Amino acid sequence: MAKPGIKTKVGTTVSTGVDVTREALVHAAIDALKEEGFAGASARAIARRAECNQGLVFYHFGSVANLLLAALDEVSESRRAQYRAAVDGAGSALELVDAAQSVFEDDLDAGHIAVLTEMIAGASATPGLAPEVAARIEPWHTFTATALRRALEHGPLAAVVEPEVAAHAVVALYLGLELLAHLDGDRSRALALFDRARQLATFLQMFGTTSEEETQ
Amino acid sequence: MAKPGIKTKVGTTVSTGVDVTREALVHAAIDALKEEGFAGASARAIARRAECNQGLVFYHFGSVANLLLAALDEVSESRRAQYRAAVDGAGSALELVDAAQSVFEDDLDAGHIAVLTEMIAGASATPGLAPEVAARIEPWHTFTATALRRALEHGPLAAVVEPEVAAHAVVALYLGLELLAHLDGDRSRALALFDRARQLATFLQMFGTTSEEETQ
DNA sequence: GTCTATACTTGGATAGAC
DNA sequence: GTCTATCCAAGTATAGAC
Repeated sequence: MAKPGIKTKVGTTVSTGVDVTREALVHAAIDALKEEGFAGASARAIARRAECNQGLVFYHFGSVANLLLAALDEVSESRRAQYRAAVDGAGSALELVDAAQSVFEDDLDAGHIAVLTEMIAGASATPGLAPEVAARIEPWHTFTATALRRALEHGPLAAVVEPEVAAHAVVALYLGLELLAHLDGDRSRALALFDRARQLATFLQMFGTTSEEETQ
Repeated sequence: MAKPGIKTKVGTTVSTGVDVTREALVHAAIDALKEEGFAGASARAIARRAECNQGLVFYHFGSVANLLLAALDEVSESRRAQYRAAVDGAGSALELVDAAQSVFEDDLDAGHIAVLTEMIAGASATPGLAPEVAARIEPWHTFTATALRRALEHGPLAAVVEPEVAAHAVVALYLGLELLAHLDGDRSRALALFDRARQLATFLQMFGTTSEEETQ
């Protein structure tokens, strides 16, 4: 349907593609999900934000649900790029907590995670949407598991904590914290938690490497 | 408006009140939130489930949002009663984890927590709804903090973990786990987590009481 | 307290002109 | 590719009969 074969990407990153309205719709959908929630993210509301006609939603995406999934894709991928950068710069568990808090606050300020939670909650309303949303969460599990594995491999918890299991807890906790903070606008409780995590990381770092010298 | 002064509660718990349709609407709203989500929980959909007329929603509750809040109240209070019973029966941290897993699975089977997450996510769509939902979550924080305080007070973590801060983490984690498990229908990852928590509780129990003999 | 009927609004989706 | 116009379904809410 849309985009009949002509890929417009020239270099590695192109901000001004030819599909101007298509991208405008995606970003309008993101904003609508953030500010009005799944129930408020209608084709008309999104088109109003994108300052274009409502019918273009269906021309470009076929349905509102597809546009919403495209919005989730966009947020999920761009956020993961940022997370990767933040995590790659963290050499220790302590720095990992700092990085986590940094992206947590960025997310909360910009409402990125609201897009995800709205889609998760909204998935119940639209048949067939749930597996699509679930598939887009899966990369976060592997990403988190990798980050945890790196952070824990030389510490005392390596033998106790399975990265895959802990990753699920981290993802769930992160979602829950964003959900609550986004609801009542109070992030102080979440920040107190990051403080505790910092103390825990510092404490655990006192126990040195278990098997070999650290190379970081 | 509704219920002009006549309270029908005779004993402490009465299941067959006079407001039959009112209660039918509340329970239909609960089911609608569980199965169709916030976006699908319309006056018409709820009335269809309650097998009554759509106008009765407005007669009894004034608006759909009010009915949805009544549904949240009902679930929140009845669940808290069950949680309290489960937690009161738990004397040790290990038993507390067992109790938590038990209610977690009950909630997932019945979809109780979906009602809450749908209302949280849906709060963005309806002006003024967010603070109402937030107010109904607050009791869960105090409940969880109390349970944690009791479970930790004689253990080695008492000096390290602040119950209020940890309670927020527990509530957020619980919400996130239910959100994810409800989305993809896979609870195995959450159950693996409870297994780990059980091992941790057993491990911590090896360090005895810190200040005085345990009276349980 | 419950029903029918209705007014009004919004939303999804399509057809056809440009 | 974008717009106007339109159809139809579904939603909120109210009025009035019973």
